Amino acid sequence: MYDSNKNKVDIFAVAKRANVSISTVSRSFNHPELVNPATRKKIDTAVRKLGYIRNRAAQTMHGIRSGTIGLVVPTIDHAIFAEVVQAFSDSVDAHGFTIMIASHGYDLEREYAALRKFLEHRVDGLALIGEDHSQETYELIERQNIPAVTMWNYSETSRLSCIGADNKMAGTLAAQHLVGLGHRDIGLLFPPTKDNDRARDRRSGVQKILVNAGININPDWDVESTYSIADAKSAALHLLRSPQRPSGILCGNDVLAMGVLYAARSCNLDIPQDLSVVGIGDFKGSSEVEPGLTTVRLPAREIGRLAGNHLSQSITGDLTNEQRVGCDIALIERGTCKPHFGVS
Amino acid sequence: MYDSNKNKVDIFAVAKRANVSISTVSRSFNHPELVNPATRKKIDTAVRKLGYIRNRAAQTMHGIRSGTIGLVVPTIDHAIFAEVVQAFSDSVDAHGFTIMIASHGYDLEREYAALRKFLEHRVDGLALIGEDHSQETYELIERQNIPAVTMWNYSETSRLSCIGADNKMAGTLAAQHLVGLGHRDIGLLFPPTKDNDRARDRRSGVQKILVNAGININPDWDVESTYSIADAKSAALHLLRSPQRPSGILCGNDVLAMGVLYAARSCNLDIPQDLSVVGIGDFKGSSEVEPGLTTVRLPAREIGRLAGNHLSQSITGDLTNEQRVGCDIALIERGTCKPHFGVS
DNA sequence: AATAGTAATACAAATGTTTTCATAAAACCT
DNA sequence: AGGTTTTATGAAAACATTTGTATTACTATT
Repeated sequence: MYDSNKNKVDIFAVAKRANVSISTVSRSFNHPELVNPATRKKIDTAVRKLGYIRNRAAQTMHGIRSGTIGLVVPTIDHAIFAEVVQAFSDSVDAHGFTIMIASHGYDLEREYAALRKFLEHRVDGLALIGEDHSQETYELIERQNIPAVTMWNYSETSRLSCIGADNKMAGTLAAQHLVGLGHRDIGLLFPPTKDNDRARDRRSGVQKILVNAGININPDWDVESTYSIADAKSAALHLLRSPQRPSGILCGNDVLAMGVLYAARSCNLDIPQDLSVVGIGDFKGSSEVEPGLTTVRLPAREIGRLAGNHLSQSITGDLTNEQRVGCDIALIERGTCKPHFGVS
Repeated sequence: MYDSNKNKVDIFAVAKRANVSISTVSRSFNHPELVNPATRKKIDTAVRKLGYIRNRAAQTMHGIRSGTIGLVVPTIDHAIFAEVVQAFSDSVDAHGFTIMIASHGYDLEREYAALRKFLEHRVDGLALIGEDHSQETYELIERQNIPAVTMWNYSETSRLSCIGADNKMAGTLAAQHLVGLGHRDIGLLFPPTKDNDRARDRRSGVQKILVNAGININPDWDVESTYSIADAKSAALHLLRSPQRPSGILCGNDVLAMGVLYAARSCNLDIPQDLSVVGIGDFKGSSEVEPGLTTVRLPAREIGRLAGNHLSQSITGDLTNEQRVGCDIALIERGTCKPHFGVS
């Protein structure tokens, strides 16, 4: 047992052990070139022996950066954000920052609460997903003097710096593909669009194309599912078992599309022979599933990486102006769609 | 533009605006029962008007807890840990803690570095995955006076508190199932076991059963793959295309098993008719894939939740002794295995 | 009416650092 | 050898809080 009282290892303990003043110890960390190599060595050994670890809380009080970045995502659980989060994390890590993370489960009140907590910890920067945030949240962020960035969605008119893809365009590309192949009996499997601008944008992109093509959607074929394979599969099963079924389904993202693929298999429908499916996202596994999922690729890793870089540089002052970066997206044709020139 | 100089909103600003001393303001936060309701109200309005946010860094310097927990995982990217992390996060969040997260990509040096950073931030507790850590890491943790917990693996002799499953038993169950069904030509698809006790334990559980059953493994059928569907699929393809192939494959986890499933499909092998597959993990999607994956269920959410609770309570002092919790695991029979009574 | 007790607030010290300024010692230059 | 830099170090103030103690103003009790 270490005696927690006596054993208080602070900068004083180090100074004492090395026979120097605390200022010298501090300097030896922050401006090593100003202290005599011999002294530095003494200090180093003292640090080593005592197992001293600097206290960033104390540093932070001098206006020195805390070295932390707050990241709030709807959920960590799914493939959806795991990839962006990983890339973002790697990127800010390379700049020496530590991440504080929280998930809000698509509840914007909880998002606000998480941000407040981060600010109490004096994070140096903030990162969020998408553009749907409460008014309070926006005001809170704008009142602080720290950079913030939103990931995953691109918009010319975003209130904060954003790095992401044009989700409306993603919907457009997906729909164009299916319509271009001759499908007119089209089903939609989308997540709830409340407080989720990405889903809303994608849907509106889809709708635009369908309207243009004079296709209107059978309400029975317009189904909703949360971002879960289980949910999506059961929603899709319901859709596919109905007496009439669409020849193609557009999905709000790849997780939902996987649900459709599995549902189709369990109904003994062949894909793409009996049903065409398009996803959005191109997550891990989408290209490996059989047949490979035709989807609109959103560059998750790139978005995370760019956002991390942008935020880090905004913090260190290497970058001052806010930015809006749109990442390229593209339809990836794989094996889940085929031309359809049906009875109509 | 807010004038960042003048506009410094600290406890003094609040005190001034509310016409009280800073001690009263502080007390109004920390011991509200000691301050006059009327005064409290004045302070509240001042706080609101100024948008004051408490500085936890300054609090932390008084031995007051930082309210943060450090979590290091090998990777956030995969289904593998996303679920544990989410459950852990929800759980400690309910106790009011904020998570600092880092991933090390199976590099134990990076793990050590991440832990050091966390300690500089004076986290109140630490959570890691599994038992494979560098000697330095263990020493670092033990020298601090904060609780630590490892997740995902259970062992009676763990050096730190652990909450997880018996991975050797998981391997045993998986192998027993396949052997029990009469399979003797068995392939293995496992991740590298270096610095990964979970994988190693599972493998050793498998091996024990195989040895007992007098089965020895064709070296060609013993393949390695990282935790990636793409990798796993290509490794499995290689295996399945060889002139002779096993009648069943045991996989280190469900991600690898999914790779096998997809590979089989692409070779036009029917599962379970032509090939039986067993996974370990029971991740999201494992029950939805067609046919449903037979696997050993590890209760990821439960592990995360319990670990979060345990750690939180250890920090708040509601729980003092360290603990070793083994979560139940079980083989879940679904559709990827069938009895095999072959030529031998 | 004097005293004791209590409630509410303020003052000041303490927390672990960094940094400015001052000072001492060493090195350099004629 | 004396003055001037340069180098190395220390003392003390500053950072934004919390908390123990002191102070003030009431209220209750005799």
